[in-house]
Amino acid sequence: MLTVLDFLCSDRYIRMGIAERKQRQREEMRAAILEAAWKLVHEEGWQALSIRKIADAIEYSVPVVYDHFENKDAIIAEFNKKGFQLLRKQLQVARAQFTEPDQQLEAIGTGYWDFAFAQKQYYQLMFSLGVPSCESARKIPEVSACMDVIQHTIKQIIDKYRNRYADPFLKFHAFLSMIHGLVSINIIGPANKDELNRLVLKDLISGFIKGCKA
Amino acid sequence: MLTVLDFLCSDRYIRMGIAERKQRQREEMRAAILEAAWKLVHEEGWQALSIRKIADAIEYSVPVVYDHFENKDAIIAEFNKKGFQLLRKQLQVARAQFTEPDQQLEAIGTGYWDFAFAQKQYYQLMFSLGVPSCESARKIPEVSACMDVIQHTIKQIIDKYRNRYADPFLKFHAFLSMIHGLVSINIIGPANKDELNRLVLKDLISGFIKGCKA
DNA sequence: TACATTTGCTAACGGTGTTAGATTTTTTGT
DNA sequence: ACAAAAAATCTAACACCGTTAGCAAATGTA
Repeated sequence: MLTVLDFLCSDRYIRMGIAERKQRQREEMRAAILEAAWKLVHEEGWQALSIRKIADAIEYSVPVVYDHFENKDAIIAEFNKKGFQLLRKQLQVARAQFTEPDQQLEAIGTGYWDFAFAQKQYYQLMFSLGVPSCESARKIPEVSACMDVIQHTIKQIIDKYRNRYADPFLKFHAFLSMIHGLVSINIIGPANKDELNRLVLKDLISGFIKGCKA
Repeated sequence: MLTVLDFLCSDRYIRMGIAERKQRQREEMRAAILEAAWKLVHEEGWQALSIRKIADAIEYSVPVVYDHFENKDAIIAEFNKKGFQLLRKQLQVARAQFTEPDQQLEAIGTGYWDFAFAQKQYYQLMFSLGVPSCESARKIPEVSACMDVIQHTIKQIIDKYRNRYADPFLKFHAFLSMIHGLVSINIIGPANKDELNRLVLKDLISGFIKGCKA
């Protein structure tokens, strides 16, 4: 007759506990690496991020970092994913404020703008290397999911106004270009021109929505 | 009585010749450095450019490069300047095809687009770090002169249609954002979607011009 | 306790930008 | 023509970087 107590005393259970602790410790180490990396990026920028500094920060030797990430790019990719998750969340919140797709798109535009400046480090990473509308980037689920929020809203506008000549994908492309361009031109240097550029943003978005209608 | 021959035989003249040759050699070396650097960038991309490889290519030791350029950034800045000179030329040629500012701006837009893809290496450099509408970049005369071509044309459109509510600088900003955004989203990866994106470009520009009118 | 496994470290390889100091070449003044 | 001054050039180093092979120590298993 096997009781629960028997099981709890068994080697098998003890080994499970060890395995679980090890698993937990692995995850903690991974988290510590990411945390240290993020701190470095926040303090000194992406360009200053190095494996050696991460190792220093977590008080372990360099190869330990390589036990948790294949290479430096893998660490960066992790932040890339996280960045798109955050952006997606913000865009969805913005979108949910309204029911009409026109208003939703405007909210998405300003949400995107706000994210770019509130999370400069993330944005720089997300849009510096590859820009997320090309095929290669779309293979990353987090990127795709985020972009779908925008693309879907644009499609709704086009459908709403029954504009048969507007191609949803091309319009999506154009929208992303507009906003990204505006952000990328303003994200360097002090953000004191914020007020002026919000005007440009509104102007561009309203112009874009007009273009979707007719 | 001093003759020309006397002067040609004088120490002073000989020394002048030496100084001139040295000057010429300096310039040749500088040119060789830039040429070698450009070849490297063209073959392996900006990320692969290194002082050591340049030194190898010109068959001199590393510090020689530092005799002609303060550091690596100075070399890159040189290409930045040259890039904006080239872009300016191309935009001016495009502009000169028409007399009406509307048409001129459209030509500028496609000229900009063509430049970005024909001179990928230059464009990547010019718009990767700082984007040229912020103050710091505008301090470089070549950048400023190039942007002025665009800014001036937009101002002409606004003047032409007597639109008192359109701010020329903001519109310029918006235009640059649009075009740069569209380019930056397409410049990575194979350029097979060229046809589609020319449509987006035309669409964005015509929408923009409309926005300048009313 | 003896063995096996996991974990972490040292030390290296080849690369980068940059520079101090020695060396060789060229120019100058006698 | 020859020694001194100046210019050009190189060697070798410093302090970083990403990455990895191989060894030592801690830990788990029997």
